[in-house]
Amino acid sequence: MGRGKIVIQRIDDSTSRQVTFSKRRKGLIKKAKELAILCDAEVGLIIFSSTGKLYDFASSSMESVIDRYNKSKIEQQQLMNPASEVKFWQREAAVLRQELHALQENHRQMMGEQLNGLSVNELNSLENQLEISLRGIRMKKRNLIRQENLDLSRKVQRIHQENVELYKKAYTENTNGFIHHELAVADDESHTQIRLQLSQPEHSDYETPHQD
Amino acid sequence: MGRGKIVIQRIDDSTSRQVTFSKRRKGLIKKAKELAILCDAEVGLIIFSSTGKLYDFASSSMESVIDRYNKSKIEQQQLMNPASEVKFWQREAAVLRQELHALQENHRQMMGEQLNGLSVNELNSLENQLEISLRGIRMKKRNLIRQENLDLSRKVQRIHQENVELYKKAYTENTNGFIHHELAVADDESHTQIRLQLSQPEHSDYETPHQD
DNA sequence: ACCTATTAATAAAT
DNA sequence: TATTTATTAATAGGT
Repeated sequence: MGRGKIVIQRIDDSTSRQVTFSKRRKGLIKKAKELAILCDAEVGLIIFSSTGKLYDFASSSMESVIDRYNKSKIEQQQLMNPASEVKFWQREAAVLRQELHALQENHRQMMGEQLNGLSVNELNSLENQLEISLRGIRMKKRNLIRQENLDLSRKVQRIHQENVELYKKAYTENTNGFIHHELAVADDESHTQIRLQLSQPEHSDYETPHQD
Repeated sequence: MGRGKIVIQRIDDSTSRQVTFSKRRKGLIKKAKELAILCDAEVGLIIFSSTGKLYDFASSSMESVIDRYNKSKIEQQQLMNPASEVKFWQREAAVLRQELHALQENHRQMMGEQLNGLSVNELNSLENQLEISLRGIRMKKRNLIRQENLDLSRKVQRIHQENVELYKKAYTENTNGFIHHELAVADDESHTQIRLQLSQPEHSDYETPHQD
């Protein structure tokens, strides 16, 4: 389709090659567009000139096309060759395993496992680190328990105070001795329950107290 | 280029669309090949039919083309927009930071730091874990020291035995009393040095013994 | 899948 | 790089 027939081989003349590249690139991209529109296809086209310049076309977005391409290729591998699928996932697993391994080694040593490669000095430093950790954790725990006790003490005091108020109210405003007695008992019970919670904040049922 | 002119819009008739897709896809790939050869370009072409089937062409390999495309795009961003380059690396950093953070949190808790979010129960379990770890580490250390002591004891015994042999040799083959005395002293010295190594295998110099 | 009239692409010249 | 134009290549519609 030109003034003469040409053979498909690298054009030696650099100028001709550049000119042909421009024309054919434009034509190729046009046809890619047309195919996408006419036939409702998703098309991605990437062209690097011999000088390294990038030209591209994508009917949707190149990212979408490449993603779909990759997914499609993996599926193809799965269908075409179970062995290569296995290899693919083996490689994937090897990479993940390597990453995990590095992370787990230190962790395991802190967990007191996998100590075989370590010298006495290294074990000493690990021991020291864990002792420091323990001190920190115990201090934190003491503070937390102290704070909980404080909160509960305040709660006890508040409830006790409420009961005192209620008692007074019942005593001064109601001459019925029965009600008076009921209130006094209720006061005692809530008091007792809260005392129990001091040593075990959760699971504070009377029926099945569990050992520590 | 056909029996009639057509407008570039989706072909409604499904059969026609399929036929046109086949023809134009073949043509497009042919032209992509020709461009790559004639103009020494690197070309990648990905086509998904409306039914989801994949057709592709790459003058080198699709992986190479896509890699080059990605690199080229990043460079373009760098050259075109320094701000978007910053954003790219910010995103990269955010992902890496997130991964690191998750891994470090547990580690820090084991190191006795960053305990603020934890309940008394969680602190207890951390404490227990560290106590178990410590027991493992201490047992390992004891075993290691015991083994070292055993090895050194054997060494002491061997060297002592050697000296006894030498003493005998010197006594029976040489009537010179001076040499006899020298050997006895050497025996004592090596013995002493090895005993010191028992409690401190490294840094076993006499001049600067350091406290534990 | 093949045929072929017709259009579209493009090689070479400018 | 763009335009022109002769010629080839692609392909739409029919079989």
